[in-house]
Amino acid sequence: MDKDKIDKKDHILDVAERVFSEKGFDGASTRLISGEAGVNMAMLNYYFGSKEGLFLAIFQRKISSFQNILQNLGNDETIGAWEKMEKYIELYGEKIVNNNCFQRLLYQEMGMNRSNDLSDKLRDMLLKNVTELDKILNEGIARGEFKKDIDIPMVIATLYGTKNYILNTPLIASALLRYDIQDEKMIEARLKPQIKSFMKNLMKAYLLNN
Amino acid sequence: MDKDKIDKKDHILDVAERVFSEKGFDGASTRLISGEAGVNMAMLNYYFGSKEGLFLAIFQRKISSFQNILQNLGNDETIGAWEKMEKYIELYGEKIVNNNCFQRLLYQEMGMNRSNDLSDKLRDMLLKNVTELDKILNEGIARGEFKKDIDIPMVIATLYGTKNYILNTPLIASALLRYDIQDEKMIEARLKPQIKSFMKNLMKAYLLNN
DNA sequence: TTGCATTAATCAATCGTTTGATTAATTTTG
DNA sequence: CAAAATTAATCAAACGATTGATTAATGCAA
Repeated sequence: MDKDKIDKKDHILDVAERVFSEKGFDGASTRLISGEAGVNMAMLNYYFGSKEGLFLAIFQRKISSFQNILQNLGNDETIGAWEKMEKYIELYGEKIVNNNCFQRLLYQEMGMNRSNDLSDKLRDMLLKNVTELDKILNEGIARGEFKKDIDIPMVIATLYGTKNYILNTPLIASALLRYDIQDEKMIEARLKPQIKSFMKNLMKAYLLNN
Repeated sequence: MDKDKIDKKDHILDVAERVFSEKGFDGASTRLISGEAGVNMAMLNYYFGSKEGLFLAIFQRKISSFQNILQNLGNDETIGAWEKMEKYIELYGEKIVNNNCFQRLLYQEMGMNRSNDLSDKLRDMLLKNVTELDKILNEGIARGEFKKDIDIPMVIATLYGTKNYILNTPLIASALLRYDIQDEKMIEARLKPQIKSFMKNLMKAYLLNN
């Protein structure tokens, strides 16, 4: 069946996404990935051509869904800039748990700035998400909702940096927050609300005229 | 001479620090490191025992200097909490350029949470730096300088997360800030002042009673 | 000469990939 | 429908290349 084939490819991609995010591209051997996925080693090359092709396929699977999520928000004319900001933070807080492995993998790959097609695509992808936030912030200034001397690029760096710091250093973050952020229940019950709440308060204090 | 030997070891460590930070532990082969350092491959094992030993030596060289930099600040009784916070941001902003490669390497290694001695040591090291910041923030609350409902762990995550985001994704950060943050001159002339200034304003807005 | 530093050569292990063969599924043909 | 032909999926085995590490020989200063 075609369905089984897609499911199997999807399963391989799921496993590979996790293993790559845990071990890095070079650290994750094709033997380990195929072993954990329960498929023969040759299947990786059969389906994805090469290890790099597999790596690329992981990202391509997500890129499309990533693209249009935030775009609607930015173009909404009915709500103010601060409301958009709040909704942006909500969306961004939700995605923390959902794409944990992928986020790790994404920024890990961006870290070592290789000069290949993949890195270029990923950078474009991330910059598109960032652009939406940029629009919201500029709109807020233009409307007089936000202070006019805010540092927009740094705000963006803060928003994503804080999230990445917590996700990418789970042991340190767990020690800081005093609960295990690797535990899915804890993420849902405590981490997500805490991040959202904090980031709203932080942005409120920095962006808004008081 | 003993001096030459130490210099050569130091040179190898410098090169290895850079190569590891660029390629990751698994991606950086001993042949590449020794080649870039201009020494025979066997010298790495001769000096450091193994690849992992070399990796460990990079961190051990820095750990000692890391340790006591911030401790004096925290114990200073003559200045207020907000002043300490400002000085902390100054110190933290300065170190951005100095230990660029090392910072990358450090958080890259923390990212893939291996369970070995090295990761434990690194975690302890980072947590010690974090503890000083924690003390300052608690002191600020106790003194009534800071709002009493601030989220201390998240503030710490923001401070380090923002810095790491910029350092670890240089291409994205350069696109955001509209100047090349890989250029040493730009780091000195623009990035460092901008980060310090922004972070002070951000913290002022969030921490202080208005 | 003695002891440390350095080298080229070599080691076993593992890497990503390819192969040829076999099985399962699908399509075509009579 | 049933048999034959074709395609797709899967496998164990092996490939050459590269890995980290070791060896034995050499260089060299004290």
